Amino acid sequence: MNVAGPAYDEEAVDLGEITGSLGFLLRMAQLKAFDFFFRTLDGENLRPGEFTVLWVINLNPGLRQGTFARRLKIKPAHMTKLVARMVDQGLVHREIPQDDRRSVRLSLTEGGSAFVARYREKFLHLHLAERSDLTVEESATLIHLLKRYAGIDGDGPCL
Amino acid sequence: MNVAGPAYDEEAVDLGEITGSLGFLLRMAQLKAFDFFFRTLDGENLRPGEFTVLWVINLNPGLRQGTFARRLKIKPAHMTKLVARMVDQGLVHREIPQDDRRSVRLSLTEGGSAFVARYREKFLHLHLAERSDLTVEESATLIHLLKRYAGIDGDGPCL
DNA sequence: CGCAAAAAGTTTCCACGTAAACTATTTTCT
DNA sequence: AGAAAATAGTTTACGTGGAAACTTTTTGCG
Repeated sequence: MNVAGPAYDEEAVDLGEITGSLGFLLRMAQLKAFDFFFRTLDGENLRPGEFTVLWVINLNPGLRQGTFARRLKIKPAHMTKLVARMVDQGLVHREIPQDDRRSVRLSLTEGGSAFVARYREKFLHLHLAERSDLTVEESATLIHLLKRYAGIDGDGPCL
Repeated sequence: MNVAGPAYDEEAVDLGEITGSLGFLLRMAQLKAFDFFFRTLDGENLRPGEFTVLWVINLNPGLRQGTFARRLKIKPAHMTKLVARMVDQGLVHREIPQDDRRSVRLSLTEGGSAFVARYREKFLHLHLAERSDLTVEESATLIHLLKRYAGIDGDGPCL
């Protein structure tokens, strides 16, 4: 039955020193995280990026589109499309303020707030699943170091 | 002159509990890593993924295309295109073995080997730059935890 | 053997994200 | 005030990566 044994392992691939590359590891890790995301929110038509944007608008209603984009490192062109889609879905409200008609202020519609509220639980639950292979301490360390590396300030409540 | 002060910070954006999400942090971290990559290898026409594939073929010449793809979590469709491009560039050699004409065995051409050798140094140097914000210890911990999380075995020589 | 199923890649089509050029507003400078 | 520069977002055109369907070759089985 070959349990847990790499005995019958097709062909071994040596990765060499590339396993010391943060870039490489981050990519592999991200694929795993995506996996968790889509497995946990199976069936729901929810993309990681979209949810993040809704989440942040919910916490900071009325800020400018570009402010959100910069903070989340989303490129303007992409942000435009993201927002357009969410407006189409009736989740986000766009307002052009009269004192600066170049800008766009974003907030959630009632539907948008409900949407975030509805997924909040699943989203938080996701954090647990995500970390299943690491101990609680290791998870905390990993998250702390990633924040440091990525330059994200607040050491706020992290589950 | 506003040094190091977030005093004149456009508009503060609260990220809330999403900073505890591995998926979110991994995305932010990856963007930073890409940044390092392209800054360090400025001007060179080199993509992270391409280099990784060449690197691994170099270490394991003659394995099947699909074996490489699975190990690096590259989808078959994408792998086909990647390999085609590298063959066009004269870096990779494809061989259809007679004992199984469905499969493709990959190895580097002389040009391919030279290419990897040429970038090896820059690539290793990159590891240092990448970690500039973390101490050596922290870097090691981060890398170790990412390996664990991503399920990458060998704790091989990591720089 | 000969046909069904599996395996390895490839092709086609589509979604996501970006860079570059563009439009519309506001600010700055003389 | 009025031209030049800067700012905010949008549009277009493209490159990367993926899912699904397809081709070819090999394996399993009656």
